Amino acid sequence: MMTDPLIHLPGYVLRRASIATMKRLNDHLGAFDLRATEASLILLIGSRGGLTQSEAGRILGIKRANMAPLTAKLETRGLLARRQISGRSQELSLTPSGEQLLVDVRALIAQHEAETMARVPQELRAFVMPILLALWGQDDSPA
Amino acid sequence: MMTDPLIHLPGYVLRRASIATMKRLNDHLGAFDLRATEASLILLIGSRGGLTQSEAGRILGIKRANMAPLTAKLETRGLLARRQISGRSQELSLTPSGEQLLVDVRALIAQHEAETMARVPQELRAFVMPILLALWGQDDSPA
DNA sequence: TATTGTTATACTCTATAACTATA
DNA sequence: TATAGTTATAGAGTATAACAATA
Repeated sequence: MMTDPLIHLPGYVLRRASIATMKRLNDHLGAFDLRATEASLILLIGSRGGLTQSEAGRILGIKRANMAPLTAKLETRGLLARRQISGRSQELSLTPSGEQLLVDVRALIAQHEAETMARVPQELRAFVMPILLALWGQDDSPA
Repeated sequence: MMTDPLIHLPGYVLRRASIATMKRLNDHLGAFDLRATEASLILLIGSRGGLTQSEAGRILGIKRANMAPLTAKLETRGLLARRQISGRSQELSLTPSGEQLLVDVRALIAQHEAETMARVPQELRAFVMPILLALWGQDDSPA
């Protein structure tokens, strides 16, 4: 067996944990032909209908320039609607078919999050969110 | 202030934490014109001289096809040497200049890991590694 | 002047397929 | 047959720059 000498580095293990978890999530989301990024936008609009495209980008850490093709793709698929609310801003909302998908995505995510938490020994679970939020910090403005 | 409704999802916060931490690391590594992936390979060879290219890939979760350009680039920069040890395997080692860089990279990583840990409240630090290792799991064979 | 949205573009990392050569 | 290395290629995701239009 090949042991990994980098395994004592928290940043490295954090990255490996994130990659492995994302891989599992994307596998699950494949059933809806969705990527994790797309699902996160659908979840966001689902609980914050009427926000602006750039607001959504700021919250999710996605730049303006990358939000454009993302929303365009979901709009083409009939999941998302864009409505001009001022000369330069547009409001995002889910279409009826987007709302329908939202129900399934929420169930899938709940399942995935439960599986993720289940990997952690029960006596450590209470510390997962505080630790991850601390590691996140709040200094990553997507500018 | 825009609160993020996805903030209660551990998988989402894990991803954001990893992205933020990697961004900080890559900023630091920029001083050596290195990416995190390249630094991880240098660290690996530094503590496991003489392993094979495909062994390194298996440990770091990088596929054979992606290891080739990675080692080629570091070899071109004079940091890494490849030596044929059998007809089909090649052993990786650091050149003298690679060994020299290793010292700096190790110091930089130590600094970065300390900063990362410092973000976590002191009373939770003991749980960081057990939790991250559990979230990682061991089911991500790079094929 | 600052913000919003868009396009174009480039880079990193990852993924598969196909090929050669070797064990 | 399975493994090692390589090449080509494609797809995400992210980054900057530049532009038009608007607040």
